[in-house]
Amino acid sequence: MSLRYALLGFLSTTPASGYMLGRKFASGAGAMWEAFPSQIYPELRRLEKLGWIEGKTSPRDKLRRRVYQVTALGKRELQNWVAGDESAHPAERDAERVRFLFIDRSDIAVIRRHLHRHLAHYEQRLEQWRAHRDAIVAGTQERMRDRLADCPEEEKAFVTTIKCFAFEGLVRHAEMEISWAKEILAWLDKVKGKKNVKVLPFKAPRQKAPRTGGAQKSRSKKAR
Amino acid sequence: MSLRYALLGFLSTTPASGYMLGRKFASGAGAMWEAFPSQIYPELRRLEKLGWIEGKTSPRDKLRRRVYQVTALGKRELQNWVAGDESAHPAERDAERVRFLFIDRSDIAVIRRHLHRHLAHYEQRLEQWRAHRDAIVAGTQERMRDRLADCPEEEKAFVTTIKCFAFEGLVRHAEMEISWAKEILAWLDKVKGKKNVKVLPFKAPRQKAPRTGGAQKSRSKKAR
DNA sequence: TACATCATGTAATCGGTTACATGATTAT
DNA sequence: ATAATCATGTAACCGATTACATGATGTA
Repeated sequence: MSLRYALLGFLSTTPASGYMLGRKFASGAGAMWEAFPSQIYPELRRLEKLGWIEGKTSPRDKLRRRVYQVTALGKRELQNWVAGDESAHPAERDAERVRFLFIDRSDIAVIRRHLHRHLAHYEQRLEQWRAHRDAIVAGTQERMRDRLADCPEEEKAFVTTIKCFAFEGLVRHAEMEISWAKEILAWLDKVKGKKNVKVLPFKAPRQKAPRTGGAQKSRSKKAR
Repeated sequence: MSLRYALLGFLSTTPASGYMLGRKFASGAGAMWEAFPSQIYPELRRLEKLGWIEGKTSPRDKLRRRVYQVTALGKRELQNWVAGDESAHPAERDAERVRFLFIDRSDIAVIRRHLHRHLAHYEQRLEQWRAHRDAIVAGTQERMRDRLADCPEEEKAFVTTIKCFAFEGLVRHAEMEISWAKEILAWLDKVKGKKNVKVLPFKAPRQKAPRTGGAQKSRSKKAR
């Protein structure tokens, strides 16, 4: 159900066609949600049937583009969703991390390649997200200008800051992944291609509570 | 296809039944991948048909538990996946972040509630992931002991460190989300319930990319 | 006895992906 | 003329979620 609200949210500041939404979603202002055209077009039709958005095709337009706008009802529904209490946190499902968890049996060269790909991936995203955040601060982002157009003068700084913080979260995530990968690569450099390691980057934590990692049973005696 | 390898990876150190995998996946050693029983059981059967795992039901077991072990073929397939070049980074699809992006029209009380839920969510995960990491360092995690059992003495430190780093990534992500939310809450405190804001946490970035070849623009005065 | 938990499944459904179809416009 | 891009879709499929079914074991 989140694609629905991602589309609605996008359209709430800037009317757009399905094609434009697809483009922007792929790499643009909607860098938080990716979707394929085959999912976007039917969803827009459903949204229109619900009366949350309204599409218009200009009869003179030979490309029969359908440009959608959010209705008053749609705006209310978006605000209800945004303000809702149900957490939208998705289930933990991090395939790359799982891969890394089981990479210890691979050659160090394989581990290094994995980390370099990880780096490349997040460096690209960092650049993209940072550009968005900076454009919002600088006031050069088009959608942000649309948003501020119908906004009381005294609230403009507030709205801009909230939008910045949204992208700031993504920026920090990318930065974290990059420093994580770099740290491991630096550690692997010290190890010099051998798994016979003495240099340990982790020290045993001081236990403050006898809280174990797996079961609540302490290791006093194994069952059976 | 990742559930397949998550299951395979888990079973590669510790034989387990479908039920146990479901439990561990929900909140345990497999805190990186969540799955429902209705997905786990059929996948295990498929894996068995492929010959990657082998299940045994003890005839004396009235609960007819089916305990699976990874075969030699399964271990090879797992290593092939782990070492694979295709990036398993999922499409960007962060519903909570999208929500925050469109929260600027809501009351500040609503924004605060949203951030408090965000905090609660990641504080819980942080505790869970930190416990795992610490248990691995301390050598008290059961699955880690299984992994180290058939491991040459001189490689134990290496393997332990890799596993730690895997959970360290999750720990840092949770820490980032927590400090992100706290920062925004602190900013909202300064604002004191009004959207008429003067306190700006972001300053306009120095432009480096669009170098127009003239004088450097010093601070643009407040975004529009 | 009744209820919670252990343990394994099936069926319907939903969201997301891949593949394919169709036609118009713009650039080479 | 050809290719690339604009623009909107349909169909088949796959992975994940919800709901439901079944029976055994352990505990109040």
